[in-house]
Amino acid sequence: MGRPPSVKPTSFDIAYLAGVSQPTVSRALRGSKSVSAATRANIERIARELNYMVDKNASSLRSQRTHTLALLFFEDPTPDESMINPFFLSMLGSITRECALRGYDLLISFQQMHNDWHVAYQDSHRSDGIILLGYGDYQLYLSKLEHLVEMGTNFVRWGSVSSEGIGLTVGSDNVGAGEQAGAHLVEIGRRAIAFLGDASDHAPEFQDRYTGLCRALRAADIVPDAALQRDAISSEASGYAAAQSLLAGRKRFDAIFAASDLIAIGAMRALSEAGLKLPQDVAIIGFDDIPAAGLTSPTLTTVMQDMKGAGTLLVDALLASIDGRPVEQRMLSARLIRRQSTAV
Amino acid sequence: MGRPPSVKPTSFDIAYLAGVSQPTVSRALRGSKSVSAATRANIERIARELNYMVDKNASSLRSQRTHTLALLFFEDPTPDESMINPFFLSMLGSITRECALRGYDLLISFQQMHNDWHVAYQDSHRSDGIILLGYGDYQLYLSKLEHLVEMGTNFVRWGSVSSEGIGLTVGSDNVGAGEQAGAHLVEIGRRAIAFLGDASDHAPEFQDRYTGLCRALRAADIVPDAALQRDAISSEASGYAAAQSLLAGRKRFDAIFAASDLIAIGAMRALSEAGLKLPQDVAIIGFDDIPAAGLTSPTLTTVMQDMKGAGTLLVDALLASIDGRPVEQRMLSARLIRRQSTAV
DNA sequence: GGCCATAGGGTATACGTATACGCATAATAT
DNA sequence: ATATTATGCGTATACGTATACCCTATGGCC
Repeated sequence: MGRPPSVKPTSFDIAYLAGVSQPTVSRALRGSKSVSAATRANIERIARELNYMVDKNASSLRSQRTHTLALLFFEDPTPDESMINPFFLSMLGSITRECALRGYDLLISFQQMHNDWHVAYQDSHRSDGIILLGYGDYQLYLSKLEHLVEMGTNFVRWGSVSSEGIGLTVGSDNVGAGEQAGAHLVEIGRRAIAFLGDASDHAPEFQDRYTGLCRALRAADIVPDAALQRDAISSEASGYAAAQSLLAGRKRFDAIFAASDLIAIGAMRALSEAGLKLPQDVAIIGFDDIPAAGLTSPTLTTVMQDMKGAGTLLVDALLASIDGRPVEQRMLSARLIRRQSTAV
Repeated sequence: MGRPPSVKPTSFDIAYLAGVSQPTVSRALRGSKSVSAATRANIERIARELNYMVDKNASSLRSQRTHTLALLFFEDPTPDESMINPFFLSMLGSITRECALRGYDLLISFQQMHNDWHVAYQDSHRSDGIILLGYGDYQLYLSKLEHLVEMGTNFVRWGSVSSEGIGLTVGSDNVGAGEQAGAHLVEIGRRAIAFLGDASDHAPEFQDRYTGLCRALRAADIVPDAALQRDAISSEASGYAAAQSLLAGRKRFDAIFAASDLIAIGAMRALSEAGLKLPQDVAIIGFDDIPAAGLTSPTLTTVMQDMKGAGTLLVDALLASIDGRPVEQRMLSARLIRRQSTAV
């Protein structure tokens, strides 16, 4: 306690000016109640005057808390590296905002499925927890998750809430959303409704959407027809191919429920090329409400997920888990956006 | 030097096992040449076996280098918070990838123009430098940049390279790109070419694009007509309004060069609503090549910027600046993508 | 007036790494 | 053979904060 103010102010400088010890400065700024109001006010004033900011590294080193979260996008290795699922990108905004609100920094990283991301962040003390956003082969994904659990890493993931509960999951009510979509198609008089999107347990979210669709069909006394389902991953090319396969089949259909907007957009292209009129011949519903959905022609009816809520909930759940507070899985409701592709 | 391996391995644990001192471990792992090949190999083997990872906080604290960059998106305060310029989002991928390649972490943050981001990252030792992506009022922006320069913060920004050189800038060859666009429109026989986008120094990039357009016009012996220019910021709504204003004017036009795809998309909507045929009545070119540009009808001719190169160059320049290496401003070439909106 | 509780804050130290410095030994120069 | 230099590594310490622990003064209580 005897050092004049230097270039980059430290808690010692403040302590010197305030006539107290360094720990008192730390306590005052961290809000400890064992420092008098007067002292605290004085310290805060000096800190402001000096433009003092707590050194994050020193603080993290000492307290073993980084106040930083890591956001990991992961995806199957893809030739076109720059193509990021637009849906996840729009979640980025709400996540960063929520982190900022809570005083957390956000590290970001894109990962290929095969990388060993599960070790890097926790072990090098870069973040307190991990948010996982992604898609791709779910089975491959699972093994990584198990590894995270083993290591005691805190993490949340976006996904199918109803699938077996490994780790903490936040996601949309995919079953309910699928049901809404199906009900809407039934309501406009469609009965031969196809589904584009993987219906297996490799893609639990898509599976849930299909389950919801089938539920709506049965509610209208329609028997779901497996011949009207085609696997597709979330890409335009895949949707295009799936729709072509559907057209090549002998079963007729008058509506499509696509498991994502990208799939729907690809499908629309295939249908148009085949000379079909949308939505007269085939009505179509997508999922995600990406910005492009309002720009296609016809504009695309789709399911909007609550992305703002998603960011909040993900961060919320992760922080709770970090702090050892109890957390439950939570589901977000989704809303049907009616546009021209189902306007008959 | 006498501590058995513990739960979370530190450099001391490795030192103990290798029979050397802790500093030698640090030197070996950081690649110092003052450690013998045999010792280094041994240390590396042990580190791998223990799953050792350097503690980032301790390392940063000691060396005063974080090996982390901060990416700041900033924008004018906007009612719709979730709307992020798609162009910047697609740059995100290449920036993160480049950072990963160089062994740097990336912190991300969205900022409103009025916030004091210029103090937070550097002073709290969270990052070694800042990448600035954004748009909005350029004058307001400038004052913040000056502050960064004053504080000696390392930063790069994406923007107009030709504007007065405050800080380090990386950007597209906007003038050249504007010239390409103009030349293409002239080539398809258009002579009354309108420009939508701010032509003032509030938006230097847009200004450069306009400059390029005018240059192409003059090369074809066409006198640029100020009455065919309308201010617009990069949003669909603004493009819509600008096109309406253009339609309301008495000057006829047979082509539009929009300073961004969002503006172009808004303009297309206005033109369609006015009963004009695209591209027969009015050809239109956008800028950015956002994903939606391929989905509009007609699909939108636009200028594709080299986003992959942009990420590389931004990170490259920033790291050079951090390391005190010399850096020059650099410009990236852009490429015209011909689609239906100029196919006559 | 003695006893204890409490508020307020000081002392000492740990977090895990990187680096300035010094000191041997070995390799070369003269 | 001695002076010189390089090689390889240990010793000591600093980076800036947070926290366990201890100490003093005050007040309340009987």
